[in-house]
Amino acid sequence: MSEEMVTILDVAQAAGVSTQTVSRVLNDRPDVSAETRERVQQIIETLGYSPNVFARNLSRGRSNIIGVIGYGLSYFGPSRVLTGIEAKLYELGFSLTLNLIDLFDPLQVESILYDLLSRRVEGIIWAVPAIDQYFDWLAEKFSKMQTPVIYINKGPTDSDFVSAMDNKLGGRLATTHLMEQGYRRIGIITGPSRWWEAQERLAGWREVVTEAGYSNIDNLIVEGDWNPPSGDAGLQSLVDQDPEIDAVFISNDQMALGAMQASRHLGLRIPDDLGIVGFDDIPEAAYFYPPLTTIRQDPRALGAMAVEWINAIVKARQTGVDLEPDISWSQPRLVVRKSSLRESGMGE
Amino acid sequence: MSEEMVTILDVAQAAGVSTQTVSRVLNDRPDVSAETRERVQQIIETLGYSPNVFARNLSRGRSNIIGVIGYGLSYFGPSRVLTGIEAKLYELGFSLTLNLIDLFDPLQVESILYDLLSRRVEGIIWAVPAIDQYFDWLAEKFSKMQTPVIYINKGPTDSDFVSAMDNKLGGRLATTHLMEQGYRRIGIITGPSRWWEAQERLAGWREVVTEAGYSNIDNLIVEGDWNPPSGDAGLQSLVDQDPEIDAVFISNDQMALGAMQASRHLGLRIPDDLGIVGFDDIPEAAYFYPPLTTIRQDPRALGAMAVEWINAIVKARQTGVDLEPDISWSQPRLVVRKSSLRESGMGE
DNA sequence: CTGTTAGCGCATTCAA
DNA sequence: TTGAATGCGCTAACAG
Repeated sequence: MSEEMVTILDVAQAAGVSTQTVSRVLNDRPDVSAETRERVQQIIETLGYSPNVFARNLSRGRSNIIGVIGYGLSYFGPSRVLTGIEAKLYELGFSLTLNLIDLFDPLQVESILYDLLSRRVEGIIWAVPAIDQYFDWLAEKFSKMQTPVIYINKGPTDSDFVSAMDNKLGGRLATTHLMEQGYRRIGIITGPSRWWEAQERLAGWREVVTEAGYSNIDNLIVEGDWNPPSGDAGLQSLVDQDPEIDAVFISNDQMALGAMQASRHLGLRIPDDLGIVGFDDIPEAAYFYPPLTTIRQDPRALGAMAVEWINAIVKARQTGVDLEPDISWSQPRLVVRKSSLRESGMGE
Repeated sequence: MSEEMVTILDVAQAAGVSTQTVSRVLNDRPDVSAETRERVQQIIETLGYSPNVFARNLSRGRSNIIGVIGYGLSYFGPSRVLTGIEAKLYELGFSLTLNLIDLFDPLQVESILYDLLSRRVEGIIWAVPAIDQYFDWLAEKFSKMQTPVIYINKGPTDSDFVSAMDNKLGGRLATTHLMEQGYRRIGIITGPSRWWEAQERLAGWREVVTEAGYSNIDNLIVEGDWNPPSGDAGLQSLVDQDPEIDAVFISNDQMALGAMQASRHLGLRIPDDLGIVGFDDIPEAAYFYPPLTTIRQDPRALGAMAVEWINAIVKARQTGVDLEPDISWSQPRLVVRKSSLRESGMGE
């Protein structure tokens, strides 16, 4: 801050009133005469006065800040979620401090949490993909902080506030669609098994193929790492493991892209020899060769919902009320393109 | 903040020292006996004390915050830039307030700037793609604020601090490569003409084809909007305008993807009938069909560099020094894949 | 090495 | 409708 910031006192003196009155004008309070208000506003304008947020927060005892802990922005979902979060926070008048982590590094997380505590954030949004085993640790930290937290995309518990995409439903939609298209042996390339989202998508697939009476299910499963090369390698393993395979549900579009390349190597025509459904509906998916059938998420809405919720929690707290933990689900939907339409040929 | 936050006074009393001493311990100052320090730290621990950032900032007269104004995170470049910014800010101990805008809406920007001013940010990073005509307006706002600003990816001036990718060089690299591969009539699908980055990439292409003695250059140019459909449409127009075309430099990978689809429609084989070079090297590019030759940027490094610079500016200011505005360029490089290798066939 | 005094800029009592 | 006094939690400047 530059040394000569104009303060509320400067304004007050210039206007010939007390700092009190200026404060009232600043906070749009009714008990100021129109005339005085006008004059003060003029002075504020000409002096270029801008209220010091720190002083205000200190005095008010509130920060008006929400802390967001996010995961690298390289992935489609997380980056869109953040967009939704930012927009909604702005709309509600909160400001946002952002911290990004790429792995779950307890030391780093601890230091970030310490920071957020010092900053007296009114709420925390945990927008990091859920990987098992660290939530107990986290929950303990959060409970010490006494700061409300909302998690994005993790499984429900009875003590957490969660805003999540129904990934299992997505897995069901994809698999069911392939069955309806007449595919008879549907495999899956899942994401890393430690990821909750991968687990759920897998669970959706598993339900459907089990209901269909599949046997030897394990042969139909291969694990990838979300990136194209693992989709490439994954499809090859899958075909090795079970040569009968005629369709694959792939847990994200990037791996599906890799699998498409593998299928060209293997001489498998899509969708005739092999049906493919991805997950995410990234902007490129419609332009894959062939265009990719996939499950569309709305991560922005997910982010926005999380913000609305934390806002509700914070507001309730101010009146001494504690809301009940719950999970709110967001629904994905199927987007059908060529890669899974057996009736048609390869042409566009 | 919950009502019963423990303060520095609580700690002082519990430790039987003055608040001053506690403050010294907090700030790692040498003039405290090891013994006292130890004791105070114990108390801090057991009481779960966490210093109030607002009080500290108010008293210190500094905020330790950098404001980042970014552009939607959907695009490859901007989202990676932000990642780089966040990481470096964290490393340097700054905290980050983030504001995202999607269009240049003066009212919104004005309100964001007002907010940043109130928050007494020590510097601003303007990470919004440069579109002509708004910089004068911005510069005026910033100069009133007296807050140092660094722009990412805009053209140089002699009054701005800029950290930019050398897009023109990228355009040259792409076009030169196509020439070296023996392509004789190289068109371009550019980004929106108002974008600085699009202009520069176009300029690079233009230089090379001009040096090569091309005529009727205008027929070789089509403008897209960065998205796949415009690449699709763009290639079709290009072939209409100049049937001799045997290669295209496309200003980003997403449009290149669209153009690949168009070339299949048109029966043009890549790279035999048509060479293609994109820009960005998104993760999917290596898995396009065929794999895409492209220009690789390092947006994270760009973001990190911007942060280091603003840090230097801020630090210099504290000692009363004003650094000289300048631009620092970051170099892109060519990544060669199948889509531009005339010697090879379509196979992988 | 430690404590005292003062003030950062604002909002919240309470009086007038 | 307005003003005076007080405190938010911390650090800086000085003294001891």
